[in-house]
Amino acid sequence: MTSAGEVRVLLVDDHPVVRAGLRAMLAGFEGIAIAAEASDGRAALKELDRLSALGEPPDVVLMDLQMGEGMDGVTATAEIRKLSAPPPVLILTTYDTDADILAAVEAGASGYMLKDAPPEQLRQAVLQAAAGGTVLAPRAAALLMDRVSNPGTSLTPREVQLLELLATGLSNRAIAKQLFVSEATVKTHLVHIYGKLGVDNRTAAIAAATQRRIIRPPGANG
Amino acid sequence: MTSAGEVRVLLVDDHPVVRAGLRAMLAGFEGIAIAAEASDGRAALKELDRLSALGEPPDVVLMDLQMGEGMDGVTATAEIRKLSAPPPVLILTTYDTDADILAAVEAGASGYMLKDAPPEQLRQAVLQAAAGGTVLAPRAAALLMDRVSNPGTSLTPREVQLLELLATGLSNRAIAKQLFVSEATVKTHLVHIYGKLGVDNRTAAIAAATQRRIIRPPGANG
DNA sequence: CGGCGGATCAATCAAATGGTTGACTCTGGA
DNA sequence: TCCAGAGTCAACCATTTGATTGATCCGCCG
Repeated sequence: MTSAGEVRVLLVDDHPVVRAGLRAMLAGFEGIAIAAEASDGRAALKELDRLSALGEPPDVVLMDLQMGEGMDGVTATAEIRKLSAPPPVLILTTYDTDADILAAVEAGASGYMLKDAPPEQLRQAVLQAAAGGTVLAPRAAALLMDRVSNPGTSLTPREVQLLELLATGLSNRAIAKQLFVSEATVKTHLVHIYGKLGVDNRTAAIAAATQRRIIRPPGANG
Repeated sequence: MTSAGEVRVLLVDDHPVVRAGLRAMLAGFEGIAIAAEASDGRAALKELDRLSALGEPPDVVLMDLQMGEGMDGVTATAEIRKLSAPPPVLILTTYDTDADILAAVEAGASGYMLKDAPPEQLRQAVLQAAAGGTVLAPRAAALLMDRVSNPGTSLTPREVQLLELLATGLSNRAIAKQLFVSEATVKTHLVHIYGKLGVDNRTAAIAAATQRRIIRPPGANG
């Protein structure tokens, strides 16, 4: 909290509607104020710069992960963390998939909340993050716990690479050619992948991997 | 417009933040008022019932398609259209995939707008829909135009539906069960789909369909 | 050093998928 | 009315994929 007892928030979301909602919601809370808004990561960095120059840096950045255009939330978070005396970044997003959460945490976010959280919970999260605390949505917390307890379940880089080719619609033979290995090798990898993802065919593997954001859906932007 | 010169809107969205945003945004417009809010399709129908009983039905329903729990937007739209003297339903959603657009139009929506639309555009859309007009996002309009001009090239609603199940990783047999048809029928559809998309296997079909935004990548929910 | 896990390959068999042809019904439009 | 297109189903066969087992090579770590 600042000396004035007000937590100043920088909103980053590409949807005008969502920004309006957060603005209305947060402004209605005691002790929280909107410092500025941005519609993508690049703009957020600019705003941060501007506010710092004015000697009024925000106490917390409320950041969406999915951004239609411009710099995405993960990149923006990482960039912000590179600054000197960076403000805590609280992720507020729609999805709670493994890779989203992992990517956010790795980028240096201090919290991960979902947009469907009730207002009061959101308020608490903002205050906690601003105070230097960590705040995680239940799923996010569970995922991180699971990661440290049994790390053997995650895919190897090679397997991820295979999944990416798989998702483009290539056959085993085509994948084998691309990777300069035999078709047998591709099959072996696939079996391992199926086991780790808990599926039993390639389309399900793509679906699962996409869902967990292990891979990016073809033609995805943001 | 009503005799009072006010367009009364029923908001349907499962996210408190989005509802707050729409509320703030619409309430700020001249001639638009919020009649009621609902967090899912079922609740929307109830609200509609209640308002009608009061003799104050809304002039337009602003509906999200993706709803985390409860009745989804497409079903709700279809249900609303079954009522006597149903209000126009304006879809306001995050995605502009063929599948979403087609489903909404088939359900009887009078408009399809995206959440990232600028406020002024949203205002216009609400007024137009309330006045009995049709309002479409650019991509939605283009899709429908394409539909009528060359119906042979584009996928049929049934084929799109199949693609969606395909993308979730289901086998032909599983898809057949879901759709209450035989496996042979599924195969026939798939062959047609492959032909139209210019591919020769299911994973490539998923990739192509995702890329062309015919379907939403698996795992993209509310 | 010894072992473990990742990556590679082979062979085999069962199952699923893909390709083809032909046919029936129904609906909407020329 | 007649036809085109959508949706449905069947039978058949070639190809691909999945499952299993077992093996070699290599780099890293205790």
